This record gives sequence, C-alpha cells and structure tokens, in this order.
Amino acid sequence: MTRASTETLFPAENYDLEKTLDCGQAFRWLRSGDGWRGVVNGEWVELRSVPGGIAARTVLPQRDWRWLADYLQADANIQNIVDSFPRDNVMARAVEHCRGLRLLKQDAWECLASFILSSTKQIPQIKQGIANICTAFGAAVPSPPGAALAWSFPAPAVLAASTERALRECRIGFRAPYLLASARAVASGEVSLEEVNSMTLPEARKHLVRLPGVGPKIADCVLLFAYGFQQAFPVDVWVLRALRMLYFAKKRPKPARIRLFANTYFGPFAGYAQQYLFHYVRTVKGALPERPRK
DNA sequence: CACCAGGGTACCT
DNA sequence: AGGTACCATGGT
Repeated sequence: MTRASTETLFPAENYDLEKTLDCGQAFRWLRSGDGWRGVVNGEWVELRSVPGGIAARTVLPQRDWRWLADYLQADANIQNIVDSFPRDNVMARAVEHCRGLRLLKQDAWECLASFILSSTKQIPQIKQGIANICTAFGAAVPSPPGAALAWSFPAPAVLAASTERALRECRIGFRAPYLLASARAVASGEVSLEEVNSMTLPEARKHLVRLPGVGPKIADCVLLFAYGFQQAFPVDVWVLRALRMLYFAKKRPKPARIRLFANTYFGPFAGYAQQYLFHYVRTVKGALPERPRK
C-alpha cells in the first residue's frame, strides 16, 4: 500500500513529452521552464521528462495515479505501433521526425468541445478560444503558490446553462451555437458520451455525428484522441493535402476513397499514422513538394 | 485587401 | 450524391 504523494514517475521509453503535448491533439498545456503545466481530471498537473520516464507533480496528494497514467499512455508499446506502419519513404520520414510522439487518452467532453472549436482555425487560435472558455466558465483549480491560476474545463451542464452571447464573448465566432447545442444534447442525455465506450467504430461515428457542429472529421478526432479507436482517421486540410500530394499524385480522390485508402493502407494503427503524418507535414518545411491551391 | 486556418451546414443541381 | 457559399476571428 503506497502512501499518498504529490509526485510520481511514470516509467517510459521513447516518450517525447513536447511532441506529445504540443502536436495538436491537446490544447491546454503550457510550457513552464523545462516542464509542462496543465489541468487533467480537474487537477493541476506538472509534467517533466526525466531519464527513464515522465515525472509528474500535482497539488493534491494522490493515492492512485491511474487517471494520469491512462491519460499519458506511457505503457503504449510505441515500437509495435511504429512497426505496423506501411514502409514507404514518406512514413519513414514522418516516423523519424515524430520519434516518441504518443497519442494521449483525453477526457471525451473536453476533447469533443475543443474540436468543435477547431474548425477553420489555426492551432494557436484554438488554444486561445479554449482558454477563454475555461477562464469564463471553468472552476478554479488549486495550483501551487506562485503558479498561475488554473481552471477546469467546464462540464456540459455548465455550458448548457450559458447563452450563445456569453459564448461568443470568448471569441469563438460561429462555433458558439454549435458548442451550446452540443453541450445541451450531452447534458440532457440526448447524446450519451458514455455509451460510445461500448460501440463499434462505425456505430460511434454515427452516434457523435448527431451532435451539431460535429461532422466526420471532428468525430474521428474525438474517437482517436479520447476513446482510443486506433483506426479512426481524421482527415483535415493538412492530411488531405499530404495524402493527395504524396499518395495520389495530385489527383482529387473523393472522401470515401480517402477513407478506404487510409484504413487499408495504414493498417491497425491508422490513426497513429495519421497523427505522425499530420505533425510531420505541418512542422517540417519542404515535407510537401509544393503549396497547392485548394 | 485577399487569402487562409485540424469543418460543418444549408442549399443548390 | 456531389459541389459551393457562408459562417467569426485573427494572422499574414
């Protein structure tokens, strides 16, 4: 029986904390010195990469760290995953560039709401909108003396009780009515986020797409980043560009053709491959041969 | 000023 | 079914 503590170590090999926290799957982590600070499960958390794994610190003493271990996915066998990728030179370069990048297992509602706010916005602006939402509607979370104030991500019922006007003051634009309507659908139980856990991937997609402001792309983001569906394959503008330029010789495949290709070509961890491809083409200059129009 | 950003929806053919 | 304007906002 271990005693409650505010610090622990998650053993891991080949875990790149910076790439993992800042590759566009989560939006709430802030760099602080050589570590990262954020809020997970309604608790202030600081993470630091150390020899042998990830060191974590909280404010409240923890007896059970499983909630954070689950989030970090430090136990995932990254080597097996990378070995399952197709062996073409594009994926080889992506794997080289993304070494140590893990997919997190995030809270479903926070992930869903975050990606509702993501449409046609750049990642820094997505982060800003989410920060505004948390400051305006979240609950204060205990943080260490001297550290910046921290807020939880507001629960569905909290946002459901808000108004479109108040949400628009968070500078989220036309996404405000989507966020409000989805919060109400989830809070009322009309669309259960819990039931997704016992669904197949096609069932889960149909289920989430019922929510206003949630289409195929956002549904697959949530299924990949929060529910652990490793074959979910979000296709955004970057991934579409990459697939077209790198695998379709600049042709214009239809969305259904893309999905079929993704699931047959990239294998059982297609979603992981997608994130490697996304981070690679987005951060490496010259990864894509040219800057295509439309 | 035009164009773009981890899209979705309504409304056309 | 497949195309397209539009939806706010901030940055080049």
